[in-house]
Amino acid sequence: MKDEQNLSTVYDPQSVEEKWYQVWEKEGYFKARVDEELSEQKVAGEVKIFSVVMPPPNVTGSLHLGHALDNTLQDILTRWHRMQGEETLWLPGTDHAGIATQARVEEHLAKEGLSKEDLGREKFLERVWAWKRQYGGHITTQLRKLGTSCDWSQERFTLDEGCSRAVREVFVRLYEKGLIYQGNYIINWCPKCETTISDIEVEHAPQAGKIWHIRYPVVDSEEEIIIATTRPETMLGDTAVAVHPEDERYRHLVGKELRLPLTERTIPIITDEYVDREFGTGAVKVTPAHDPNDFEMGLRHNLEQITVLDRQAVMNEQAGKYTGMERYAARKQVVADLEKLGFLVKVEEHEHAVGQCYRCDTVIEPLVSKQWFVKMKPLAEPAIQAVREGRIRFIPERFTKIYLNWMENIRDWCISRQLWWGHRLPVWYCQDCAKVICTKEEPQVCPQCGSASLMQDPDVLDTWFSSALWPFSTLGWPEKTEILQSYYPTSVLVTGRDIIFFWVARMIFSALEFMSDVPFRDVFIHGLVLDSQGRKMSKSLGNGIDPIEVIEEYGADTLRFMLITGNTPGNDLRFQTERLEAVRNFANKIWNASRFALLNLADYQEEENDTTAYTLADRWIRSRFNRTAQEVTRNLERYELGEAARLIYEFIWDEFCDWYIEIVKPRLYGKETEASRRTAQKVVAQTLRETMELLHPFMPFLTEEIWQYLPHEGETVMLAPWPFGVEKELDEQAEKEMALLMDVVRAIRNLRSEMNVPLGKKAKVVLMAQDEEILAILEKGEKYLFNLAKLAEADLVLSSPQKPEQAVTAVVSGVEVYLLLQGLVDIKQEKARLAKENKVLDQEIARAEKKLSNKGFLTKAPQEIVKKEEEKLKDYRTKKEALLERIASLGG
RNA sequence: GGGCGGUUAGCUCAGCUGGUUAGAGUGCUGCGUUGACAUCGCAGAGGUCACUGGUUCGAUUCCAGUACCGCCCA
Repeated sequence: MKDEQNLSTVYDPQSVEEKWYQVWEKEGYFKARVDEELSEQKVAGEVKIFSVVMPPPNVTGSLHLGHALDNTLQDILTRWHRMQGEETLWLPGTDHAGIATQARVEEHLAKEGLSKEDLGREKFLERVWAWKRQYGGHITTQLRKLGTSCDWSQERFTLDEGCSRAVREVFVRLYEKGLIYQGNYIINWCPKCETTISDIEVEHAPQAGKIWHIRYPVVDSEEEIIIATTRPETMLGDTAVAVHPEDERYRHLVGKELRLPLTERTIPIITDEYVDREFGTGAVKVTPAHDPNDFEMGLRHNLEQITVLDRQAVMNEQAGKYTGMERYAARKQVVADLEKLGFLVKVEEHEHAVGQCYRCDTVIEPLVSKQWFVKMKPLAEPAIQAVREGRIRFIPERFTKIYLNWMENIRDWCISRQLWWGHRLPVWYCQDCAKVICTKEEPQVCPQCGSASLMQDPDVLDTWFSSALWPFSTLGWPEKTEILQSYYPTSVLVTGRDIIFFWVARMIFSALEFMSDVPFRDVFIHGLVLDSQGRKMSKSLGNGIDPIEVIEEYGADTLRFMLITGNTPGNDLRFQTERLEAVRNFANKIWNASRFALLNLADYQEEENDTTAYTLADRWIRSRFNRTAQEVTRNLERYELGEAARLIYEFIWDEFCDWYIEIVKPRLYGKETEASRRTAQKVVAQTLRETMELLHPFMPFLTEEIWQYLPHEGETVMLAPWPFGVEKELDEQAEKEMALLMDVVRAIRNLRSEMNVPLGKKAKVVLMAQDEEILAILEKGEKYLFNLAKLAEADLVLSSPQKPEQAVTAVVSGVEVYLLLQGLVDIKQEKARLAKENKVLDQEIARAEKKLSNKGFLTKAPQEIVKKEEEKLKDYRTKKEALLERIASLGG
């Protein structure tokens, strides 16, 4: 035990947190066991394995509250399993975050007046790596401040050698299996990022727009068709106009040609089921190169694809006089020209969903382009099965449906990105024979024609392609490493509900394909951290809160505890400073209760055994602790971390501090026998230590600090055996007796408060017990009553019709409480008070009687419930009887 | 258009397989310088559990519908 003399009355997290994290890391407590026997022991069932891979944050990013929540949850689970003696691996790492990182470095370069093209690919990548080296450690340093007990010696990066090898392996294998293909399809193009993005990276936001009705004249006829469009500028790429096959209005025109205004071209009128007769005029222009639906239609009808926009969304040379105009400028000009030439019929206001880039909010341009895709259907099938069959479990369960719904309607995944920062596609093109070569290692010559003139595909892969492999690429796959064999599959994945599609789903199908096993058993989904008004935190709103500032002001333990309490799994939570303060106060409470304990344990030696038998309060607190420990364990098993934390909170504050410590004070102060003092010390020391163990996963720093001061075995609370709660210390009788005494104390306090008898003034009471048994309990707890209710005198007697004069009354289960107030009792007022009490009882009695006179209830409700109700009624009646007697004795 | 979540004390939220006199934190009121803590203690006020039906002996809890709020997908 350390010196406890200098403990401040206010807990200071700063000094404590820094100190312990360094010790933990230095001592290697976070390190997972990796050796040759482990996987064998695992197979033999001799060890339990718990493993988690950290969702890798952006390597150059900084910690936000979402990370803080996510990692707190993982840390709690990890610490808890580690304390249970399981072989535990929590593997941290970071993500190269293709677009985000590249964009930041480009911005940085722009300040020097440079573009990435100025530098060239190689030089640019050097700059990005330098950037990564400079800022890459930032977020991991921040994670340490949170207290994360991950194994830093196993830290990975999605672009490091191991992960990159896994990426190439996966790409080549999928390619060889025909599940990766290259094709000319319509993709989502971000003109600002100048790259493709996948379907799920497009966000749809409602936007005010217009519908232009444009006249397309029929060739060699006086007739015309009016089409409605939201994008007039793309008409330059129209290759047809479509109507519904059953639309009578246009039936006679089908097969004829239209003159496309502003151009010299003519286009056919076709029919397609896709056309919505109700929308606009029922005739739509078809622009296969610039609209996903038109693209499909174009394929069905063999239409030409005319691309009129380039990669910056500027009209290209196909656009005639509009060449070189940006898309919105071109739109304006096209509309003006149409109007001038009399082709514009009308314009309507229209709100529609516009696809925007999730990263930069730029409106997406659908473009036809040659890209690489993953064929999803064959991969999705096993991923659906795994979840359906429960081999992977979502917590909360409702996310299963969201996952399945997406997986069942999945579309092919566009994986090539026109970026430089990322995993370059392992694809080479022979410059001589045009052979496409896909291999893990760079080829020297073309296997078809032997040419050495090979060019690697310039594109890189979607960042999520590498994250999809994270649960096994980080463990050394495709090598059969010991760590992979020992720790795969992982136990649980903890992540936010916003990346179920981006990441969780992709890990599942990747793992099933390459590991033939699930990547994790459980998926523990949490919500978002919102601001105090319930809004999403965002840079543009400026309502973000920096977790590091919170840690500096309140401590990491406080932030952690606040993030996981008062909230239920999967739900969003609001960040409120008041809650932070409340938890800070809790930490302070623990600190001071511990100070009290330590001050009174100065001369205590754990081994000493000159202790007396446990008192009622001792038995009670031990029982309550062990019951709490059981309940906490049960809740942790169900991922109800908030509920588990709440139980500990209540145990510490209400039971340990407010009752037990108060009861045990006289014994510790030596007002009773020395042996009794020793016993009290023993119970205090043991209970507090075990409570710190129970709380440790939630508040690692504070608990370590206190635990170290207390008598203990072992080096760190981190590795103390988890307190499951032991059956033999559960003591129903003690809990029942204490409950009665606590009721009596509360009743006396209540009377005092109502009668304005301050605590400084010692009170006299008469307690009338209903029977001998209760009288015995009162006698046993008499000392507690004196202490807690500040009594000068207490008469403990069996109930009799002879009631004390000059007293105010309260009735609790089994006991009539009389607070003697010589000359201070206003009989009338007292009778009114008791009548009010009586009325409440009457209501309860009526309710219970009604229930118990209901035959349905008696015959159909479980015996237990009926019995409980009967007991309640009996109790109410006894109380009422006592109350009425009392009222009568006052001359009722 | 489809799906999901929410609606419980002034505020923020628990209440997890239906039975509690419906809870917590915070705020509010009154009292309190008791040898851990005023970041505290004691006591108290405060809720027709959104609404309407249904199932059931019994519904805050299960089901259906309505209203409002939020999110996801198309």
